[in-house]
Amino acid sequence: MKPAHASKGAATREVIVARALEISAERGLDALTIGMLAEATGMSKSGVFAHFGSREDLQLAVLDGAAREFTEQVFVPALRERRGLPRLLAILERWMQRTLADGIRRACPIGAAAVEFDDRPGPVRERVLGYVLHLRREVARAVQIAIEQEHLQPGLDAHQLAFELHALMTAFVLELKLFGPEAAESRVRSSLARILGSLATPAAASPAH
Amino acid sequence: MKPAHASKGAATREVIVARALEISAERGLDALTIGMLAEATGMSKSGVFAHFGSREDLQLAVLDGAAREFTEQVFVPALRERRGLPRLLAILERWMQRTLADGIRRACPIGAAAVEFDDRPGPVRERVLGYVLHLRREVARAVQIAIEQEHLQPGLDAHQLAFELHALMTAFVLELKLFGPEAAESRVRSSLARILGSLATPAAASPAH
DNA sequence: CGAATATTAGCACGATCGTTCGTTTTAATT
DNA sequence: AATTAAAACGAACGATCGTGCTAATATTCG
Repeated sequence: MKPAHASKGAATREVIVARALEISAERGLDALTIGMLAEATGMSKSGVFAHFGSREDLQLAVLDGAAREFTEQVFVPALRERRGLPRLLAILERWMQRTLADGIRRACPIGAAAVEFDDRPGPVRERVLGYVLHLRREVARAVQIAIEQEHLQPGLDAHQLAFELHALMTAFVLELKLFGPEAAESRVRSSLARILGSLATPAAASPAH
Repeated sequence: MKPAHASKGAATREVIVARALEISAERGLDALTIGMLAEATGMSKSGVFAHFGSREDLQLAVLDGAAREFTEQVFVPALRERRGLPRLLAILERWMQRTLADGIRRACPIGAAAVEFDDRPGPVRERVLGYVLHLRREVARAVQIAIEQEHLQPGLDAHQLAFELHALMTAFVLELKLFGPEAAESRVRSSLARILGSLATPAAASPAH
């Protein structure tokens, strides 16, 4: 029954989504238009459109792709680090490097979409908020593990610290545009050192390399 | 030379800008279209358009209005507080209340515009970044005064703390959409208490009312 | 009050948007 | 190689955008 011969279609769809990710990372999710996407891939407008039943489905596909990319580039590699503070630091470090990558551009599309769609009800908004929530929970989980490993102080509220770290990484994007990469990186590292330094247990020596 | 009889024109222009402020606060600066602005004010599209030579000039006028409103609602009243930590706390408190006002909506249009236009060169982007920079400097100045008044620790980097406070208030907006006003306010107050509490001089008793 | 001028409406333009539809080309199956 | 299904194209649609241009209306000044 399943016509297992759906090869070419899925392949070009991946190409389209990949290109769409680059565009929406630079210019935002609703600046991403089907026309420019067609031109960027060398296809016709209707050819691109056919792969997604609607513009909204395209936006959802881009969000899914962005979340997958973020997980692969940040969370998965961090899993190779030791449980606790090292893993948490690895997450933050890779998050920062990802934001820095490719010059000034390449902000997190999901973070940008969260601002763009926060007042526009619909499936896009809900999926964006869902992914932001997921990200927050993952960070909180890493913090919780660091507490259990006695790398961070026992009484600590994991979600509160996750909130502050998330705020810091979000502010990093704006700081990049305002003051450039060096100043922004320096600011974030200072804050990170102060926050985590004041919350670490005396046992955990954390020389933020 | 100056035909000092420009009364009606300036008046309706103010009305238009005021209405434009509400719309762009809810939906963003480039969702603000001349057509919807005409409908919202009961005028014709070209009637609205005539007051601004171009859409770009309209956007600049909205930015100026937003900055003026923010100054009037946050900085000016805070000047009535005593120099130092009380004034800094007043700024943050009024900033928070302003963000909370009018239900969930009414995010700072400038903060939203900073994300929308950060990759689009032009006069709008430059003015947005200018206002963000101004805001940051004002906060840093308040911090500096608090240091000089010996309310905050002497060695402190005023701009670094201003960065963290700005990050916190920016994160507050997203937290509002994600978790609602009560949770968001609680999160921000916790962070504020921890940050300022750890940086205050022992002399300054700061019961965050 | 009448004349001058500032303000608004009405209409049309080119461009671009998402979307639909029929056709043609390309790929997979028999 | 012939048949069938998937994939891409090309043209057109209605809508909406910003922006001119001209005529009608308010408002102000002499």
